[in-house]
Amino acid sequence: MARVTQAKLAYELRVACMRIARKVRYEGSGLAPHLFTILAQVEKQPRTATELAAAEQVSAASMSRTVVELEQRGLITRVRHESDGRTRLISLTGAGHRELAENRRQRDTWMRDRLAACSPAERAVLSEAAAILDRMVCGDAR
Amino acid sequence: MARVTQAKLAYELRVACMRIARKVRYEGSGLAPHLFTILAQVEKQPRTATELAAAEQVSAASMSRTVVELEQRGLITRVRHESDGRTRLISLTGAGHRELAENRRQRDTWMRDRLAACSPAERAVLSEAAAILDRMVCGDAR
DNA sequence: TATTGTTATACTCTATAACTATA
DNA sequence: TATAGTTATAGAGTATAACAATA
Repeated sequence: MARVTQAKLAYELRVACMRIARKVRYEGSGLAPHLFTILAQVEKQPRTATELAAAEQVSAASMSRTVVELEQRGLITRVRHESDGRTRLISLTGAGHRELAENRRQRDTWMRDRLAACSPAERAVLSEAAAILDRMVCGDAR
Repeated sequence: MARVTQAKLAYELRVACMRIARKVRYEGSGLAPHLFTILAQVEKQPRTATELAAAEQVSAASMSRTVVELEQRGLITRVRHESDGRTRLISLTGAGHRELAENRRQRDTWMRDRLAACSPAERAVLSEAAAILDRMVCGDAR
C-alpha cells in the first residue's frame, strides 16, 4: 500500500520537476543550455576538457567544440598544465562570470514571480522540498 | 528581507528541479523526448498536428516530421476529419499506449528508488511540493 | 602504448521558405 | 484568400572514427 503511494508520488514529483525545468529553460536567453552548464561547472573550479566531458556525459569531441566556442566568445580561458603538456585548465574570464550571472538572473525571474504568488506556508513547503531534492541528487556517485 | 529569502528560494528550487529533470531524462530509453511528449499529449485526447505544434511550441514543419515518424513506428494513427478534409486527428495505437507505459516505468524507477530512501516525513513534504509546483505551472496561459 | 585533445564526417532535431490541398 | 499539412534546404549540437601531441 505504501509502495503504491510511493509510485504515484514518484510519478507526480518527476512530472512536476520536468515541467518546471522546461518552463525555466525557456527563460534563459543568450546562452544555449550546453554552454551555460559548462560555465557553471568551471565556476565551481577550473577543469580540463576531459573532466567536463565526463561530468556532462558528452563525448570528448563534442566538449572540444563547446570549449572552443566559449573561448572564442571570450567567456573562458585555457592555460597549459605546468607538468602535463597535453591538458589545459579551463577557467572563467570576467566576461564569463558576468554572462553567467545575467543568465541566472533571467532564469530566476519566472520562478520568483511564481513564488511571490504563493502563500508563506507554500513557500515553506517548497523550501523544505528543495533541500530534500538537492540531497536526493547529491547522494549520487556523480 | 522577505524578498531576499524568496530570491534565494527561487534559485534553489529552480536548480533542484533542473537537476532532478536532468537525472530522470537519462533514465527513459527507446523514445526520444520529443516523441515521448507527443504520445503523452495525444493520450490525453486526440489532437491535430497544428494543435500539437502550438502546444509544444514547435514549428508545423517539425511537428509534421515527428508525427510521420510516430506513425511509421506504429505508435499513432491519423484519421481524416469528417467535415474538414485538410486535417487529420492523431490518436494512440495499442502499441503507442504500451510504449508510453514502459517509458514512464523506466523514468519513474530512479525517482522511486530515491523516495524509498526518504523518511515518511520527507515524502509528505515532497508530495505537498509536487502539488504546489503543478499549480505553479498550470497557472500559465499555455 | 596510453591519454588528452582536435578534426573529418554523418546523424538528429530544429527552423524558414516554398508548395499542395482543402475551406 | 486563408488554413492544414508536407517537402526542400539549412543550421545547431551530438556522435564515431581517425589523427596529433604528450606521457
